[in-house]
Amino acid sequence: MSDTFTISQLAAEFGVTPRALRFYEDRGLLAPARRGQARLYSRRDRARLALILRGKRVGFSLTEIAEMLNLYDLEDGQETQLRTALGKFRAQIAALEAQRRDIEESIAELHRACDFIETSLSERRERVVGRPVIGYAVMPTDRV
Amino acid sequence: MSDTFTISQLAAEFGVTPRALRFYEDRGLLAPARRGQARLYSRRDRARLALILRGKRVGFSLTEIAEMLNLYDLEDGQETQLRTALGKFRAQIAALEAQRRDIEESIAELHRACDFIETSLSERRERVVGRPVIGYAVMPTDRV
DNA sequence: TTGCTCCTCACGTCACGTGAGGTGGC
DNA sequence: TTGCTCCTCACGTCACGTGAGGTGGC
Repeated sequence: MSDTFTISQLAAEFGVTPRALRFYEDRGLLAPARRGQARLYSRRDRARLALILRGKRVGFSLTEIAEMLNLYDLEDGQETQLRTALGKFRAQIAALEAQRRDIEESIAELHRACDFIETSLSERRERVVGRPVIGYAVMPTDRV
Repeated sequence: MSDTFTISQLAAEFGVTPRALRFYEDRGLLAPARRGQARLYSRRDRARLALILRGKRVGFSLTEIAEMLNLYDLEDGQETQLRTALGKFRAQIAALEAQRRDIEESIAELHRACDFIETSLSERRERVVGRPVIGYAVMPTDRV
């Protein structure tokens, strides 16, 4: 169990690309040591990366994640930090629930569209075989 | 009820910016007539815009919407077009349902994090007033 | 010397937002 | 002439992907 990691080791372990790690560094979320030009990640960098990816999974932007990581770095008034995090998490839950409602509306709209198309298709078939459309249940028929 | 619209009229009616309409044109989704430099939108353009926005609402990319609009433009073999649309709609429903599952997992993860923070906060309070932590239910106390 | 991994630009993606700077017609 | 709306670039946003071209160390 080594104490330092190369960029590709960490990337592979967390299932992301090295480019992503460089990008997080560019955005100030990571600051690995260097050996010459090459990046050398510590266990602490690794732990931060895990937090970054958890934050992303639950829908926070990198900017929001950076703020929270910096809060943790202060390591003082824990209570305030915990309360701040709690507030952000609850707000994010509300945002995700709103997103879920939008998605559910989209699903419903698509279901209605599918129903409409299916009805149109069966009505076309009815007409093809010369039967009236209204008042008849849709029955499977031969392909037109 | 006029038969042509300016870019800002249409944008206002559909609650988007003129920039968005220019962007849709750039991507080949709209092709309004011109009076000099200015764009003149017809009722047909307006109907296409409505379809574009419906497509966006249910999560299709502009590229996918463009494909479907071009299908409709062909106006021949209706049956094939309907079947194609039906397939895309069903695939989109599946994609949205997957997205919804991801969101639900994120919400669950955030709820667990909130619970953890709340427990930490109340444990801190317990310690402050000198009581043991384990085995006690969390009770509201005075602010620390 | 050959590979291998690493590096730094820097452009591309997606759907626009946002100025900058300019024009036509009432 | 003053406003108003319209126009065309073109850069910025977000989180990277994807080359291009080059370097260090085994």
